[in-house]
Amino acid sequence: MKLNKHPMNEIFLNKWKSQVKKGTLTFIVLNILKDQEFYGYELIEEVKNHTEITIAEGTLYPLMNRLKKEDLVTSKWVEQSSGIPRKYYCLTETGLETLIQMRGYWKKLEKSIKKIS
Amino acid sequence: MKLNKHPMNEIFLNKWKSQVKKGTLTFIVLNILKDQEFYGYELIEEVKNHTEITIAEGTLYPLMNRLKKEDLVTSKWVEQSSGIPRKYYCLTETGLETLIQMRGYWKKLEKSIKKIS
DNA sequence: ATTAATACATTGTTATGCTATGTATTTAGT
DNA sequence: ACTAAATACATAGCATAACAATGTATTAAT
Repeated sequence: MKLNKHPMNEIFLNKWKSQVKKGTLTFIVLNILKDQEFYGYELIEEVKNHTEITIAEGTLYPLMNRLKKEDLVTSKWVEQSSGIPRKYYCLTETGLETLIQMRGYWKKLEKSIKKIS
Repeated sequence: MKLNKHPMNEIFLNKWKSQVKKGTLTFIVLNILKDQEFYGYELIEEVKNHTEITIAEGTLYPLMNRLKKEDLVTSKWVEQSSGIPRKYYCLTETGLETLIQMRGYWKKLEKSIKKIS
């Protein structure tokens, strides 16, 4: 019987990952919206495909509303020939400028962490 | 007179940076403690030197207490020949294992973001 | 004598991710 | 035909962590 001398704190690690997402998700979503419009449900898929991060719907929709409120994105309803209408999101000028600022900050942070890790 | 057509949301950006620190600070501090022990006040300086991030004291001390509670670090008081005694922090075995897990997650995240940014 | 720096700590506020829950439509399985 | 799953939107309440403000105490500098 193999004893686990140093039980890894899976719970702590999961909580940590969740914390890392705070802020990071905003950055990821804005990056994805830079070159193309997407609707909410589709964004969840996009984020998953690009980063292997699964965003809960209860995370995405409030996030998009914050971004809209801050004028970083706009949204428009698009009716479907069948099914529920989709709300498409589009990056604004302010959104693009903010994204560029974010990229600068992220690059510096990433470089610093690379040096110590 | 130069008009600012697209006023950058400085406040939003600062809030975002604050959000990015959630989780990231834990990762940075554990990395710094990997090779050497430091006391609290000194850690603030270390983080600033390595990453240009200024941690408030009200952020660091609760953070260190959480890490202690989770058994990722230990602490010991060291009396000074003059001045206030210092509380030194040291990475535990669990702390090191957790750090390694974190590095894996961070590396993947960083790589994904690099692709879309 | 006063200010700044060092060194610890706590309280309350704010922001955000997550779980749970809800509505409604369409598709796939049995 | 019935059921479950997937699609597509949304909100309420909880947990967590960074930060400002505040507090104590010592030492160095002006």
